[in-house]
Amino acid sequence: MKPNVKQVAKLAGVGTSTVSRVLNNQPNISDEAREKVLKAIETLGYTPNLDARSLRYGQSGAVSILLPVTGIPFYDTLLSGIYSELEKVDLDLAFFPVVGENRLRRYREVTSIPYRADGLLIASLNPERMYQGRPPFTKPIVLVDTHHKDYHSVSFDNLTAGQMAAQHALECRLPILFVDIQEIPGEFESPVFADRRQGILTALSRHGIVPRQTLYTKASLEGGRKIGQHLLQNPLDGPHFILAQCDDVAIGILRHLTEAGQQAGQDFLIMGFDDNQDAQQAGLTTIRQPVREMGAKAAQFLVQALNQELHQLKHQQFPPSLVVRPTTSRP
Amino acid sequence: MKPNVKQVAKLAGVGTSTVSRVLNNQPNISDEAREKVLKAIETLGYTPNLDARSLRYGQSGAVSILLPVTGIPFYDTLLSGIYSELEKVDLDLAFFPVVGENRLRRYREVTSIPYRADGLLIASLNPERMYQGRPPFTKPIVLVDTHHKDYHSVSFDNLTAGQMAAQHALECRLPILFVDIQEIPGEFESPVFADRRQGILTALSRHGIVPRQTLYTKASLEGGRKIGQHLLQNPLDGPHFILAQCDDVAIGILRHLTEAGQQAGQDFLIMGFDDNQDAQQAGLTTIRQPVREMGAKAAQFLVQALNQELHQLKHQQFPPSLVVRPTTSRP
DNA sequence: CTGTTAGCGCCTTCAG
DNA sequence: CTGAAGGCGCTAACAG
Repeated sequence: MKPNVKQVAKLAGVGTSTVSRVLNNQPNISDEAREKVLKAIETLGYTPNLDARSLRYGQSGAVSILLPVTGIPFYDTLLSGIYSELEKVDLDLAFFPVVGENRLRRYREVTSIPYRADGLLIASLNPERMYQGRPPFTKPIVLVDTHHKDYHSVSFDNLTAGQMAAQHALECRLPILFVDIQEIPGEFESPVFADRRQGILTALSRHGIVPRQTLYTKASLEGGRKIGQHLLQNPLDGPHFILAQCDDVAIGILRHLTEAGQQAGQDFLIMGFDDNQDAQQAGLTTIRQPVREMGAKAAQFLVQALNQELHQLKHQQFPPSLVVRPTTSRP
Repeated sequence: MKPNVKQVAKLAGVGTSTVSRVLNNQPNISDEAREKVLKAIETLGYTPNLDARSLRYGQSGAVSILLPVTGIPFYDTLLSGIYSELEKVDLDLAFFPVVGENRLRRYREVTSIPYRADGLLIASLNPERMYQGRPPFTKPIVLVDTHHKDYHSVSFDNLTAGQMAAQHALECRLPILFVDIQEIPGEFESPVFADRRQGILTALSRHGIVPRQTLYTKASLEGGRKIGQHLLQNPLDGPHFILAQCDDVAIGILRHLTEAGQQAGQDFLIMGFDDNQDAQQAGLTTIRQPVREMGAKAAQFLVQALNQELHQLKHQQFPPSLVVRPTTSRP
């Protein structure tokens, strides 16, 4: 079966500790001994047992992250921020997309793999709704892009973001078309859209204003396209300020209307949230949220917690900033 | 620090094996003993050490999967197929998206977390290009949606799929517009598109035909939209058969043209590859590839390999099938 | 039904 | 510079 240090040691004619030293690149080894060990490892095809190593060390050198999906710009950026911090301290990252109900059920058990890690990151998900109570994990946990009073968290101030957007919309003095996100009920949605919505609506109502119209769609480019198509078929009565809940949707609308010959800044104004990569390219006004920094900070918290340096709950919120670009500038 | 079985046992006034029995729901325990143990666990906040358990068992009960991304329909379907088989035998699944070069470098080390698993699944990636040689992993490996002679593999016969598509296009007797995928050079692209392309082109050339025109775009809905927009601006000289490398692109084109008032089956014919969920809804003719089945079969191979039931390399290819729907039917 | 004990494979003192 | 030995936490015999 699978060879172990002892067998390697025997074949090399040395003690197990010598083998171990070679394995871990420790000094104070004669070249001769190293040579023999290396050869023995080679011929046996030896591979260290990582479970034994973790047991011995009392830690695994890995961090788990629970998130909705990978592969979309937001999470790719977030992850790059997280990863940049983690690799500084040589921590590995394992991913656990939370999709179906049965997968989730599995994640509620103590013996589930995410928990063979030294720490846990939960992105965009509501821990209370995921678990009925707390996760079955006694080591450090940090929430990112979501928050809860019982855990360390790093998130955006989406309420203020919503208010800032509404403020900008107000200043443009056009009737407002609010493009909201259709949440799938029963899913583990993050509070992001709810917060933005509330910020927007309360800021507007402070001025005695409500959106002229509200449309719902999915949080994607294609969702935006759908709205764009709808607007082409049901034209608005004159220029509107289109306030979309996220850049993806805004850009979908923008592209669709532009391709149909309409012009942003003239026939309509439009803005989104996030300031993702496409937004910049599209010249889209948006509320910028520093996604990468948020990821990095969350990872920092986790590392600190791992080092016992966090003696009280940390909650950090990144403030949003308004980025005005051509799509809300009148010519 | 973290309590262990011994401490639980002491507090409960029993032996460690009794604790262990309770932990693993084994029979032959008096209710009284179970009661005491449970209470001790509760008060101590005890959680089992999974590394110790894995070491003891000689296996971790988990499988790792290396893939490009999650969150798009193709992988979600593939994963559901994999997961359905894995959960039958109570195996967990850990994900490792392969993105940046530094992450990849880490994956080349023996001590990387993916390898703290009993088996490895590699999806859509070329193992030889990822690793310079073999992965540093001595347990079973199965390739899915990609193939290599040195590993078990489950994939599609994309060459034949391409030929079938070309055949159908030929039968429609219209000039062919081939919408190909723009591959990012240097990335770890799967051989999928290359195989389809080759199948298409060789089948056409057997009839002395080449596409009237070839356009390139990204493999997404939005990539299709881009082509649609291009076609609106540069109209074709009469009806064409639009042959797209995947459903996403085809549907993007279809939606764009339809929304502009054109009609599939009349102004143009169009087909894709994959038969994803949207294809059915869109009435799109396509080459069906049983993605979920492929995932399930790959997982089956892995499970068999784990049970030492695979004594030679297995290579399974799923044959494609043509699904004709309204988008290539003349009225 | 229950407690004691021997490892699983590894790393790290501690002597030499 | 090197080997022997103990122990990380857990479970599965093996005795009682």
